[in-house]
Amino acid sequence: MSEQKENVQLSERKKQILANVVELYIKTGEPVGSKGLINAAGMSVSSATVRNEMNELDSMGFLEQPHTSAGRIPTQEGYRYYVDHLMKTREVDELTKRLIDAGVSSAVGDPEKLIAKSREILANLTKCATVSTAPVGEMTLIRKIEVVPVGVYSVMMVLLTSNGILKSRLCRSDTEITPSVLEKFYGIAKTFIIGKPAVEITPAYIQTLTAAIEGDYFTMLPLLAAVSELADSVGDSRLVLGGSSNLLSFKDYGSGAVALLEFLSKSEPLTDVINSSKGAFDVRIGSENKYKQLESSSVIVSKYSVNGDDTGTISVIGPTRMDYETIIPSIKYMTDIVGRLITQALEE
Amino acid sequence: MSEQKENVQLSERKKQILANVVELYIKTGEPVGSKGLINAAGMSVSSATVRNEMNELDSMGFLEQPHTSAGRIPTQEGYRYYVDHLMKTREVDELTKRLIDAGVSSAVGDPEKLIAKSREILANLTKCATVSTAPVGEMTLIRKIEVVPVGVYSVMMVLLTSNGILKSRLCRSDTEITPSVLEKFYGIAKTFIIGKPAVEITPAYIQTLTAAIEGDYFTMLPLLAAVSELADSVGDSRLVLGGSSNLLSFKDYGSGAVALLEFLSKSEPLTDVINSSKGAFDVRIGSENKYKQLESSSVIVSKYSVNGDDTGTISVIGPTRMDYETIIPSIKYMTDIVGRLITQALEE
DNA sequence: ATTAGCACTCGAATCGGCAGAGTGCTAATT
DNA sequence: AATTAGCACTCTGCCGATTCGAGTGCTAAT
Repeated sequence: MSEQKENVQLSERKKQILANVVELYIKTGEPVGSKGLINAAGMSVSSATVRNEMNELDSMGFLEQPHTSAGRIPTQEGYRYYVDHLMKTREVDELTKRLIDAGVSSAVGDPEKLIAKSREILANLTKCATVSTAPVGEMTLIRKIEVVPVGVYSVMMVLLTSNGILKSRLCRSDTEITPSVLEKFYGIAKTFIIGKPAVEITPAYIQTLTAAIEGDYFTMLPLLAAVSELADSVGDSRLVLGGSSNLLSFKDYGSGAVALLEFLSKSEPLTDVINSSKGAFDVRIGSENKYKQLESSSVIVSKYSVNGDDTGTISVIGPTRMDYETIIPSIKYMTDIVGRLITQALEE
Repeated sequence: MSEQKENVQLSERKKQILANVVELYIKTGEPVGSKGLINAAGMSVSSATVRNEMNELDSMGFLEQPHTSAGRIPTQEGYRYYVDHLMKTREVDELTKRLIDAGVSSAVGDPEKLIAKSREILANLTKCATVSTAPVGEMTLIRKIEVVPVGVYSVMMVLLTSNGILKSRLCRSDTEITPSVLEKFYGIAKTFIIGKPAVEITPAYIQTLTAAIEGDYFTMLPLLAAVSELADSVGDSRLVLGGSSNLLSFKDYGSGAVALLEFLSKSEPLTDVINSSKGAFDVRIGSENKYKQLESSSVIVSKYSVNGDDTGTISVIGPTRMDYETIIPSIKYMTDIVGRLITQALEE
């Protein structure tokens, strides 16, 4: 709607004003007026001057007024400029650091628990919703398959990946699962499945196996089908949402909160939201998210790396009016520590 | 506050009126007036008569008025009387039955999936929140322990119970976990742990074991600690909440919905709520639940039995103004089918 | 370039009045 | 004795008018 926001050069004072409007609005939730801005930011110019500047920021597209005679609030572009250029990228707060360290310490050693814990901590810290995904990537390998007999016709199939993720499923066959059946299955698994990337163990791949198997493969089929299902669910990347009820306390959403929670509770679109982030760290503000349900929310996605390769994510979802300046360092610190601890836990 | 509600005998007409008020109020959410009641229920008496009867039901404590000149709404005792004596206990609706059957069919054979699915289906069907617990009881035994090497110092410990519940945890030791360590561990497990009820495998019990172990048990400790932790988490009964965002759509809760969701998101009190239900089927209305956060909600807890002994639960939580008449048959049908399917899946 | 001053706009809160739904009571009816 | 018609009464929700205050944009002076 206005000129190139990216390359535009703002005067020092405009930057200062924009930053202060954003920060004050984040703090109070009320539109910021010229008068209020001056004494909150301790500026030594008159309100008229500020009004002039604000007016220009307005027509540049960084600020807007909810109605003619109200203060200003940041537009989506305003937040964007703030996050990109104005925000102080400070270190994580000492207290926060302590809280995170103490919180994860109870879960060191177990990736799954660790991730759950990190979600919980971050939800409490940010008062937003958090989403975590397990560390699954293209190179996540099937490390081990274990078949635990449960009955004559059924077994518990357990699959362990190179990232310490374990998936299991009860599997029932029409025919008796004898030790020799199991032995044959282990043979097949060892040759064709163990060590392969989980993403490659598709139903189609299982199909090709049946040709390679000598003798009757009917007895193998239920077992192999279970394996492919499990391998597939590894790729599900185990997305979990937490703290969503936090979002209800933000007056920003008004009655739209219901629709938002509804949206977040479905895992397919949420997966898409998380996966469409670029790079190791990504802040997406308002309609930068392609889903209209998120148009007044921001999503911060931060990736953690395990052994430098496979990656999971920890994300924070909240209103565009979220406290970027403290949330961003927190989530960065959290992903860093989670990545390191999981790597360490999986160390040979 | 008024005379003995339990033993009180209501005239046929009073019963009819109470039932109709409850049902109409459940349907519309609006206080029910004498006029509206007559033409909704097709009664052939005048509104004045109905008013007189309502007045008496009012002073008996079954109905109340939100304000002097409004229609009547049921009190908690009104709902109670309705559920106990007036409600038609009809069979589950044919369509619902189909939906449930179709829904669970995709998860037959895997208890965990089945339970998750049942939660989801029931949440959609009832538009309320649902809670499920896994089938864990006093007699849930440790069936098998599997130790999968992950690295030199770490293993994935997998524990399978007699109910098909599988729990796992990464476990890291300070000392090298050699095959001989594992062999020794399996020996201990076989003798002292396998076949025992999960609830008995406490840290204290592990303590007593260390005395029984010959040679250095330091290498065993991390492994045994992991086992006890897993056994303990079996008793956690794996409570999961679903469909909580459904509750937001009920205007009944108004702004209290936030607090309710907050309450439900914490698992300790929720566990308590579920566990304090008596018998195989229990409806608790409003303040019959001891938590004040539930004073305008009803909780329906239904137990399913696996092999007749261990039991898990499926529950529905919603406003006191919920559609008992259709929800109750649905949840009963659901628990019945879930119990049967799990029993079948675990059959020898 | 900055600022003081002023007219103007718009939302939020307050208030009275009005319409409607529903009640309880009384007196008439069956 | 039970039912009903009729009526006065009460309370809520809604509409419109009014006021109040915060904040703006513009103009003219510094």
